[in-house]
Amino acid sequence: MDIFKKIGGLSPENERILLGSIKKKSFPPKTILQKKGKVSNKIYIVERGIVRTFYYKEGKDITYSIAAQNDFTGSMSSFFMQKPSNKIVETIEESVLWEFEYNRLQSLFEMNQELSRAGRLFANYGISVMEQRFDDMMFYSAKERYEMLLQNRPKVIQNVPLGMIASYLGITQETLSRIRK
Amino acid sequence: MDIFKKIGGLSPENERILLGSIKKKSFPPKTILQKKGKVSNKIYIVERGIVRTFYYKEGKDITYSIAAQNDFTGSMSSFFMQKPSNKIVETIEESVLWEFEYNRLQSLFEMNQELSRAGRLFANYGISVMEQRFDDMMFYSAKERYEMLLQNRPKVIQNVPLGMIASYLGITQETLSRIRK
DNA sequence: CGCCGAGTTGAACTGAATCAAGAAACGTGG
DNA sequence: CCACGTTTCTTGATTCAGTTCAACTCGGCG
Repeated sequence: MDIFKKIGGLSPENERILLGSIKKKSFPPKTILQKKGKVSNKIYIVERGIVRTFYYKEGKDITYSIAAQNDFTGSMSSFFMQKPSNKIVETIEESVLWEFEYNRLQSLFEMNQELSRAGRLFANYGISVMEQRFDDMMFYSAKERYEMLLQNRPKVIQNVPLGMIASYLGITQETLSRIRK
Repeated sequence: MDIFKKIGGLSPENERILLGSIKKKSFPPKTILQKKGKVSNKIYIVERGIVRTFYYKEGKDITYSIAAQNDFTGSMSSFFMQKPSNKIVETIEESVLWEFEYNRLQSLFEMNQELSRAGRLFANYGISVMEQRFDDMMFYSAKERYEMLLQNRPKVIQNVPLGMIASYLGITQETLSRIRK
């Protein structure tokens, strides 16, 4: 899987071990992968489909993240810190995901030093991704961020309802509708 | 140091090793700790003083983070990913910082499995902190976030110029001035 | 004493939210 | 395969929060 390249490369042997301990699963649309208030014990890589993470604010739902092919998803901080999630994770369309299970991953880390190291590098990479996201949020207008989305992730634009994208960008659906003409 | 409690505890022996390989340093006000465009090879914990991280946008500077006692600071993603920083890090007042040097930290991680593990847990914690920050940004208004700052970090409010706090909250200095009466 | 940086205040302006209505697309069951 | 209902998207009118710009206050300090 391409994704492991990002985190600095595993030996073929350890890549095999890691791949052997994650599961590929298929989910129908609107499957809840993570409930609010529950501790997450799974995170995912998207092979196919789209997964959205969101929370409710004053009745409306606000999109926190949208994951498509090769993206990681799930309630990361709930998973890593084993604390209750404040977000809901749900498939938007029929999706095929690689599932990482918490206890299994932990025992890999305890047993295997190279995998533990990869876990550290992966988390570092995660920090960098989040910081980038934060920077984008502060630096660019909603319009610019919409154009970046259009540029970099056309599949998301095409397959996710406008309102969900709008709240992801931090604007209303009406404003996004106006932006795009 | 309290901070290590957060990351799940080291053995006394390893805590000693870690403490032995970081340096306590004092910096005058307005010292640049990190330049824009340079790869960061140091991160810090604040023992005393205040350190601000910011970038320039259309001539104005925008505060990205404000670190006071016991906070981590520095250009995290530049440090962890060893890529150029898009931000500047600067002391606001005279500050005493614990300095972590990149190569030194890496060799600790390579040599010592428990420290490498702590590094992984720390990065997980970092992801959680960033996610929380992002949640706050999406969930609360500037006014509410100002009140949280006032509640949780009065020292920052008292010692940092209003304009820097305003850009941290994502509003102008004038608006913040109005909020606070 | 007068300057300078920091903070406050006022007035006009602007971009986005809200409210409301209607059009288009979608899918589900008859 | 059509008809109906639901969801999604668009458009318009109004309102409102926050920005901008400009002037002014305040306190410290050479």
